[in-house]
Amino acid sequence: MGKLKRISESTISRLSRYYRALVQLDKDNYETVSSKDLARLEHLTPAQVRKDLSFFGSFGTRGLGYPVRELKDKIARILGVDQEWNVALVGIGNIGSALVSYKEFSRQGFKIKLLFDNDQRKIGSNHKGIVIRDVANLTQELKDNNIEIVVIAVPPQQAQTVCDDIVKADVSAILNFAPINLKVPKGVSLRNENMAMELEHLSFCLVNNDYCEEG
Amino acid sequence: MGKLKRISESTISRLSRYYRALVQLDKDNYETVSSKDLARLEHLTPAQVRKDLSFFGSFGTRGLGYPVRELKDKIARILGVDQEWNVALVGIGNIGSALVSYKEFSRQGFKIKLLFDNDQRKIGSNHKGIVIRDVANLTQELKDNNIEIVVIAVPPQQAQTVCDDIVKADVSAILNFAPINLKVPKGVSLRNENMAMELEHLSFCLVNNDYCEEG
DNA sequence: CCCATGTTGTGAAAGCTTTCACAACCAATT
DNA sequence: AATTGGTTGTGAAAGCTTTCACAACATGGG
Repeated sequence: MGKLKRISESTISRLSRYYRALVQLDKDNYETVSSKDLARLEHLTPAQVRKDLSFFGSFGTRGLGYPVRELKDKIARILGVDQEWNVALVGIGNIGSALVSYKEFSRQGFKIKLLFDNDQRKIGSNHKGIVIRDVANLTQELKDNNIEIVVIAVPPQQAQTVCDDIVKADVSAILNFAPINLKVPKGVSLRNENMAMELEHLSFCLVNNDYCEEG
Repeated sequence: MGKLKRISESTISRLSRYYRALVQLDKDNYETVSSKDLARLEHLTPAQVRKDLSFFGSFGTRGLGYPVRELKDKIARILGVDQEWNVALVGIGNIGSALVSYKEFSRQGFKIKLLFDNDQRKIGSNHKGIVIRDVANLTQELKDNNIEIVVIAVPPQQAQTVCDDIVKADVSAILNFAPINLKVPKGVSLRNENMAMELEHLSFCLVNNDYCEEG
């Protein structure tokens, strides 16, 4: 039984990976999977797989492994991807537009319900079937539409203001694409998707071969 | 003096953050900055800032702090953002197109030189001034054009094949947007930008308030 | 020159994550 | 029923990262 313990960021990320692997295994009609197999699929160690899963319960059978379908469903439940989430997207620029069309999101139950921008030329117009609203009314509209997750895809200068408005609407899950460190109060979950940072990481590895992990 | 020690992923990521803060401080005409100030700007601890920097040398002066301009330049050097990098982008779909227009990249010295796709309707056409090439010739063209970093933005089914072709061209830095775990040989640096995974992390936090960090 | 104030650089301690190792268990076979 | 081969769940060990704490140094003022 999962004791009341904090789960580490890395464990949660790996859960996503197990989930993806299990969805595939289920499609391929596998009945059971061992920690060894699951580890090989995701380039991890069997011990890590078992330890990760053990935080949430005992899902396997000694000698046999884990039942694929059942484990998949259990992890879906833990990750919250067995339900739909109402998502809003702020900033319909290059990246914002791309995200609206990104199939992976809605396939996983993340439904983009509202779009916002501050450009008068865009406001009121239709983007892939969704009307673009004025970011000036962000807080109120998020509340009115029961939005649970907001994606920020605005320029860095405006990101903190937008973020504050989101927090005011009692939304407690934010995915931020702006290359800036947002400040959020305790209780709000913030994830950052910072492409410039990832490229810098790569250029670091190119320059510092010897010091770089996986170098 | 930086001893021959592996630098952790997190230290490298924080270097990017220090760099961003220092660029801003320099713009605002600050001469020096203390680890305390830098820490406050990036929501970290002063000790962490000092420890991170100490891996690469002694850049500060006791009693005074760090010289902003100088430290910024030193970190730029360490991160490899004091030079230009030749980047190729594979997959000109929603996300790929957005990345071509993403200003932050070229501002930081990452120059997108080549575009690739497998769609005959796109191949040969011009996208933002760059001709789209046939992914069938990927390996050869990467070699011919001295590409140092490749961004993968193709559907997950094709990602590993594309990745293998990249590796064949002796490119050792890959940024992957496909929601799949790519296998690369030792010596190749791979960073993943997995948006579905970040959303799943957020939904985990929404469902498991108590277990989630920053919950 | 000496003292008060401020800040770095770093060894050591604390805390966290991963790996190890093995008892406990399951199934199949004889 | 006993043996063999396989796999989980988990406490303990190892390894890694962050925080602490303080000597070493810089500056400014008396």
